[in-house]
Amino acid sequence: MQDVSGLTAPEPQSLAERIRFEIEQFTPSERRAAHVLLSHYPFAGLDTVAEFASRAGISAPSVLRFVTRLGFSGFPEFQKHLREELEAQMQSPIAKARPDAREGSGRSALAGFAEAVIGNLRATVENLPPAEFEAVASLLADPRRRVHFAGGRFTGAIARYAESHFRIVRGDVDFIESQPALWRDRVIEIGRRDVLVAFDIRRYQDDVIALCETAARQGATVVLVTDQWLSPIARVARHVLPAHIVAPSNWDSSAGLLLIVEALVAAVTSRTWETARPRMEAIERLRKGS
Amino acid sequence: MQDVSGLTAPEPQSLAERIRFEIEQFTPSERRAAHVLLSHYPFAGLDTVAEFASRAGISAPSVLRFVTRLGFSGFPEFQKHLREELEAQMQSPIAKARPDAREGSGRSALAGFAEAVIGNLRATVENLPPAEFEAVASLLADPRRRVHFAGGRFTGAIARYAESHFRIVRGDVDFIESQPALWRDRVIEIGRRDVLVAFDIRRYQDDVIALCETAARQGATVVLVTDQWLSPIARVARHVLPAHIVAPSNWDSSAGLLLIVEALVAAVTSRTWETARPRMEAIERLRKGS
DNA sequence: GCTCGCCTGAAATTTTTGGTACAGCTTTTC
DNA sequence: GAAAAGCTGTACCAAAAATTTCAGGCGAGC
Repeated sequence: MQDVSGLTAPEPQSLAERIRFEIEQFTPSERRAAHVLLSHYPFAGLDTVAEFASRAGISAPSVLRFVTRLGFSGFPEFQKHLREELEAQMQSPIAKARPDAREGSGRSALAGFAEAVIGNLRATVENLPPAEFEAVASLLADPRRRVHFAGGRFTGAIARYAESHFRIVRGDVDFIESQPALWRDRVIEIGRRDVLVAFDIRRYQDDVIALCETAARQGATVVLVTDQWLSPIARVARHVLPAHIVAPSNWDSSAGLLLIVEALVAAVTSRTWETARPRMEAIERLRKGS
Repeated sequence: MQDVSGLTAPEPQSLAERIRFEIEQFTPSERRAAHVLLSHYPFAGLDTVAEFASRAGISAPSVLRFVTRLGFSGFPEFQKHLREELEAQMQSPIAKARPDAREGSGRSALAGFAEAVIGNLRATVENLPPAEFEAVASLLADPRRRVHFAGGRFTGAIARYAESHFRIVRGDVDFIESQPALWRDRVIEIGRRDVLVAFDIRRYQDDVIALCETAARQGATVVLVTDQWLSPIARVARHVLPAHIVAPSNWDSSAGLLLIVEALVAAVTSRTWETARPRMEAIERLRKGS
């Protein structure tokens, strides 16, 4: 318990705890700073030095000395630490409120997984800008547009799912394989009137990104369905629809992407009902005939 | 303008909600800023202008124009608002988890759809026989088995989704096209050690049914993922996993099927972690190499 | 096809903020 | 009671941040 040299601080605890523990060794004005910070933790520290000093009734230099004593190289670093701590803390209640705790059979694993997926769906809807959704629906309901769907390793299946529905609702759609060798010759036909709906979630896939960049360069309207951290495609996309994808698994969940697709299909179907209905009936007749 | 005197907090709509609502009037770069902020709300806005701009892939002036449009006189005022909102939100512990249930704009259509899908997922989990789920997981975790996935018009995409995951987790899997012409020559190789996972929901598809009957006749173990009314395939299937699929749309929702697939992937991955982990790592290395 | 207007980012400018030097004051010690 | 040591605040400076300017560019509309 000697030393105090500070070099072996493992910092497993929050800064607040450390301050409470070390507060006795502080000078009077540092102590006032500490009390103000702790009484309003951590928000009192997120303002400027001057504001903090004023609230604590001390001078700015004293505040600086305070944060220096805590081991930070400067006030900005101190604030950065507070923000990160806060962010981490806000994360946990959500991830923490999940633990099952009842019955330990195989069912609870499934039920827990389902709860997580449901949470994702809620969060997805919550964070989906309605205007963005509407805009994309309008885009896809426009019969003058040609629509292409593309996706990566796993999201490719979601893209196919979208394609198979829109093929019936509106026509003039296709699915683009993500291997560049397979789209190199097709992409040259993509231009201003085309819409490219791309699906890409983390471990963002280079070939899909390249496809979207090429399409955007040629004037196509790119719609991106991605995760909450946004694929780099967002840079060239006209519209972005983010979904939450974290699941208690080694894999991400695509349920949010699927939800977006199905909601779009429903929206476009009802918007274009006048033209979609005869289409669907005709297709149904063909299927029966075969 | 009156009240305020009494009961519950007035809860002035959060900045995040306002952004979602107004996002359509934004310019493209403002939209990017909005997406970055919303996807990391509110922490993405607590750094400096330069940092924010960099994360959003836009320039500092664009960020300034963004906050100006939101009605703030400058970036510091914007940050102050974020901090105050965050602080207020932290006061009420769980109160935040309350999804807003007011207003019935374009959002309600999407929200209503999502609620229906969520209801489906809940119903699916509750009606899924745990023993059946466990049995299927064991089957798919068995490395001596060969696994095939098949589906119909729309469910084919779900089958592909399953295949693309299991291909990485366990290997020795494939996807069978539903057109008989494409599987006639492949089905002769399907025998006792094969597992056929078929997806089929209402408007049950004749060719998928035929495929399953053929496979079953040759001794394969058929696993059926279907809707609550059960595809005719149920008669030849060893295991049946039903999902609820009714949505407020002209189309059925496949979210329940996807949930089952993802839960199975998670279960099999964790069961076979010893062998799956090196596989996944090796595949990852190959991907990086390419 | 051309012009007009809006969006955008590079660079310059201004403002703010964090940081430092130093002198005065308080407290401690002999 | 006087000197030394150590806090603390004022005044100042340097650095960085926010903001404005301006010119290029892209797209809408004629």
